[in-house]
Amino acid sequence: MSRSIPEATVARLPLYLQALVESSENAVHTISSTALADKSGVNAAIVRKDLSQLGAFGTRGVGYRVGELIDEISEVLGLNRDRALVIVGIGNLGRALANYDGFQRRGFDVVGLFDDADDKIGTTLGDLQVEPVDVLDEAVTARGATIAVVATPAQHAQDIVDRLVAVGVTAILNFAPTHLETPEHVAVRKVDVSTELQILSFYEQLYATPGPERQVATGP
Amino acid sequence: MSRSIPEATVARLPLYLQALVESSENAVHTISSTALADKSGVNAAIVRKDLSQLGAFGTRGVGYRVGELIDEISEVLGLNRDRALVIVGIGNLGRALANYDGFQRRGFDVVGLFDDADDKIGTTLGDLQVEPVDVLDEAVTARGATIAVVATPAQHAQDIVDRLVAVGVTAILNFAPTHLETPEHVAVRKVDVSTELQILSFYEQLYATPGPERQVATGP
DNA sequence: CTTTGTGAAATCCTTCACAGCG
DNA sequence: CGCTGTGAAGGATTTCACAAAG
Repeated sequence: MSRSIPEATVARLPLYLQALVESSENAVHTISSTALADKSGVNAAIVRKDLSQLGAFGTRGVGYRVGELIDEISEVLGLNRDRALVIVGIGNLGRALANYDGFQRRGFDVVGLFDDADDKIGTTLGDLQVEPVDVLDEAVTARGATIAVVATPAQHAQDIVDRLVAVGVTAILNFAPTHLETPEHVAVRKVDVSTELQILSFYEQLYATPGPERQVATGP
Repeated sequence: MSRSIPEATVARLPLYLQALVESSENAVHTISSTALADKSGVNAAIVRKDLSQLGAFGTRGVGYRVGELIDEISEVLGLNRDRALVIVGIGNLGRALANYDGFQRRGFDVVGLFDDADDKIGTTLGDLQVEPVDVLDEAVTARGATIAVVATPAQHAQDIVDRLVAVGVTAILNFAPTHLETPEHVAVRKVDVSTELQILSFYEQLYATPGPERQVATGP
């Protein structure tokens, strides 16, 4: 029985899914933990432990059936149900996200785009018109959205989130460079390009600085 | 002495920096670990442990000096040096990133935009023209870029990365939904909206499903 | 003979709790 | 008296290594 899957495992399931879908497209029908590990960039033992967590059993001496695993992981992640999603903040990033076809393709239904700038309201992106944030609350309720993508400036993000949570949103993808306060029953994931670059900056200098020369390592 | 800062700590330093810069803008000159923790969404003990790692000392009974900490963290992350960066793949996302002013503002100098589609080559974004990927290698070398943002389709990403690594790039921000194979001395961070949404999907259903009712929790 | 599933060991990270300094 | 810095305890996660299954 699958009881409470560890966070680290949940975070890796989408990676496996990516690798598995790719394998499936290449007509690969069976895959070993080692092969899946290589494709996902993790250790083989972890793959096995993760998959055993969700009760999906492989065949010893053979490996896992690709199609079966895809179904199993999709089920666990809840990707079978369709999800309604709104995007708040249609700046550079929000616009790119609104045009991103990956949402629809994976069962996430974009049902609303919101901004408060007059020059954006009414413009069309994909097959949706940008609406004023004033109507956010009613729209989310009416259209049954439970997931929200927040791509507003940092100052407005917390206000927006408070409103979203009040009308029933329980999952938030936060692109605003600020920490969001939410009740326990709301899941938040943060995506921040600046943060990522700063982390990279650390490791870049770590690998680059030992030595005065800045030459390219012409390794094998 | 600062010897090998833990990965988890490095990943949090940018969060602290965000919170500290905000405090600084609000004319707050001193901050306690508890206050910084609240603003960053982490535990106070962790803040203290993290900061002690990098040798920055606070004052007992008082807290940390905001300006001093900003300098210290910036130094550790290597944000003082200017970094040259290229963006490869000017689709929806690449375009948004090219227009993103946060790079320049934080000392990351965008010195090249590359794509292989004829209708994109030559178009201007910000103050740069999109160049063909053919010239990627020479351009990266000539302009001394050590960081690359990869926003190409998944199929092309590994090829591009191999070329980037060959000409001296040591840090890669990967927006392509695929695992990248790189030598040890190259740092990679992956940003994937689909992955994040799938993780959210798991927790959303976890919080939402226990019970047939789908009512809004009208909390305090 | 290959590959899974999994206890046990090892490592990493977080939290607790408090001594000690300002 | 408030708040930092940090040992020690507690969890979580990863890795090892191997028995058991096909």
